[in-house]
Amino acid sequence: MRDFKHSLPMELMRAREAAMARFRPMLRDHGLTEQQWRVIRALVDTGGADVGELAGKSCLLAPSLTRILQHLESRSLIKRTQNSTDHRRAIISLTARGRRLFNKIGPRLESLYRVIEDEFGMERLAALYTLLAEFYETLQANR
Amino acid sequence: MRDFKHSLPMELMRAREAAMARFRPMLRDHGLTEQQWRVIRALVDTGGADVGELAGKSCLLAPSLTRILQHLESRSLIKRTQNSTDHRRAIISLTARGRRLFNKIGPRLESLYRVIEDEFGMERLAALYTLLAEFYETLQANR
DNA sequence: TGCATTTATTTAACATGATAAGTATTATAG
DNA sequence: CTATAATACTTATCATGTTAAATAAATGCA
Repeated sequence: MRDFKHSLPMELMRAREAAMARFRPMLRDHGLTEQQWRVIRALVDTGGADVGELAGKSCLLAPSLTRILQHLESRSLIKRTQNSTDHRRAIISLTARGRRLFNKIGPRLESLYRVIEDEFGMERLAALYTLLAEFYETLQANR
Repeated sequence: MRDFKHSLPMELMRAREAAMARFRPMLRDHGLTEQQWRVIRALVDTGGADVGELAGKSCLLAPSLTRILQHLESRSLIKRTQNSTDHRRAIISLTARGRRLFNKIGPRLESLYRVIEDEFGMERLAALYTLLAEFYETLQANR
């Protein structure tokens, strides 16, 4: 059998964890988990979206997202607006407070990311991105 | 700011999830989570190890591993043996039942893995492995 | 030897991951 | 129109992720 160490899901996980270890402390300093941050960032990107769209953009399962949105709402970082044409969907968007938090944290995470770029090199990083995207597409295509 | 879609941790997670989606149903059919499987596989590889070593090999945090071991022990898939020289460490190993389960599941997962190899190609897969390992080493080195 | 420190593991507490089931709203066939 | 199916979330449940604190055994040193 293939060596345990060469399990692809494990390698992907280890790489991800190595990266997240750089980012997580700063998020934690601001009382955010990485998942909560992904939601905030998705909301900045879209300028507001329903729960389904948000789940896709932030790579979260619907049940997790439900809990996260309840949490973020209780902290007044997001708000819900009823969609007038479809009452099943509520449009989620950032509050002013949520935007301020994003503006404070975003640049700091960016600079941490640039450190990684410098350490690993832009070219190899780009190659990694490409392979990952291709891998994902390949596996999705043959579902 | 960098496009949200090109967040490396997200890409790593999506790629991993695409792969795990292929494996998880079969594990579930046998009543195992992916993490429980990782522990079983690490035990086959090592032939028995203490909790610390197991945590490293299976990429699990100690608290998660503690719970998983309790679970696997209650199902009689693993057993604990006291280390005579250091009573803090217990040596974990598979029971006969645990080995049987591994022998049943292992080959099936291997064949699922080979499907991925065929779809994505051995060369690109090898390139991906290399980049992931290098990425991990780079980030660990500069901690 | 005796005690502070370190090491190995477990508990605790809160958040998310994963699957199934429930609820409300909208679309659709008849 | 209306019963039915599909859609969009939400709840529920159990397992794991993450951090901090607790526990217990082994080490180091005065």
